[in-house]
Amino acid sequence: MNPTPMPGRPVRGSTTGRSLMAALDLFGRRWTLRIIWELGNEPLGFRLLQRRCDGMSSSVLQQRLTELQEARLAEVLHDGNYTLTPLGHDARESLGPVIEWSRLWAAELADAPPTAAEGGGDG
Amino acid sequence: MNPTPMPGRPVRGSTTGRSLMAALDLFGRRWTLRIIWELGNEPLGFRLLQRRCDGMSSSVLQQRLTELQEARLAEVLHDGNYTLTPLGHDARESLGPVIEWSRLWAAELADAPPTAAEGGGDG
DNA sequence: CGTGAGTGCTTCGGAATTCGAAGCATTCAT
DNA sequence: ATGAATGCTTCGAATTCCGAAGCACTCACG
Repeated sequence: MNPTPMPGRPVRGSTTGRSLMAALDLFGRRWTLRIIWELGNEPLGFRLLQRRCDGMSSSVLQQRLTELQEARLAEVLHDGNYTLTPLGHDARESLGPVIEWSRLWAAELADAPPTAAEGGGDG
Repeated sequence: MNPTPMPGRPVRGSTTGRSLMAALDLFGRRWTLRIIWELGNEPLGFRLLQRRCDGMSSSVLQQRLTELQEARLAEVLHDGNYTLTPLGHDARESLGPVIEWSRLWAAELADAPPTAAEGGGDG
């Protein structure tokens, strides 16, 4: 398995923009974005969090939770629940505009539905 | 292969939350975030875009490009280059805060480097 | 015209990731 | 003790990703 993406791991010569690439890599793993989002609403236990994430695979959830802890975005509470660290909350807040955009996206596609040629499957 | 995530058949009256999950799913695919980012800087041809993305697999790039077009985030210019649609640019702009956050992330980890117990691999 | 280099894109076998059912050790209420 | 939760692991199978190779095409050069 690949290591958790970290802003450090300086590429020799220039760390420029590297932290962004690391973030894009971390977030670009299945379920990561979703977990941060769900955890931002409230602290959640393993199994409940799993349910909130459409019943995602427990093995992958465990994997992601470990990565998120390594990256200092998540941590375990005294009661055993998972929660976001202050840094994690910042990350989730940075996702705010993405959320707003998704509404725009939905509206846009409603105005101009995909053509048959573009696929997108039917329903 | 899974279909391109779409905010979904905007059921009249309630597009509730669904569009967010679709967005989180679309963005949570390897390279998608990165491609949007790179394409936001300037229109790029297939092979050049591939190089900008650390030489990612051409087959996956083609896959992502198709998804992005279906989702109306990207399109092909007359000269054949790929570019972001206005909607795609909005998406990329919504990523702005994430970029800022990644700097904070890097700074934070620099102050409190991961312990051996937290793994994170070696460097 | 032929040659070489670059392009967008596809194919396909192997590697890596994800899935998901099953199970284990605990805890808590009955 | 029993039943129902919980956090977390294991492991074989399905899916996704990788990446070298190749095809059809364009363009500059001669």
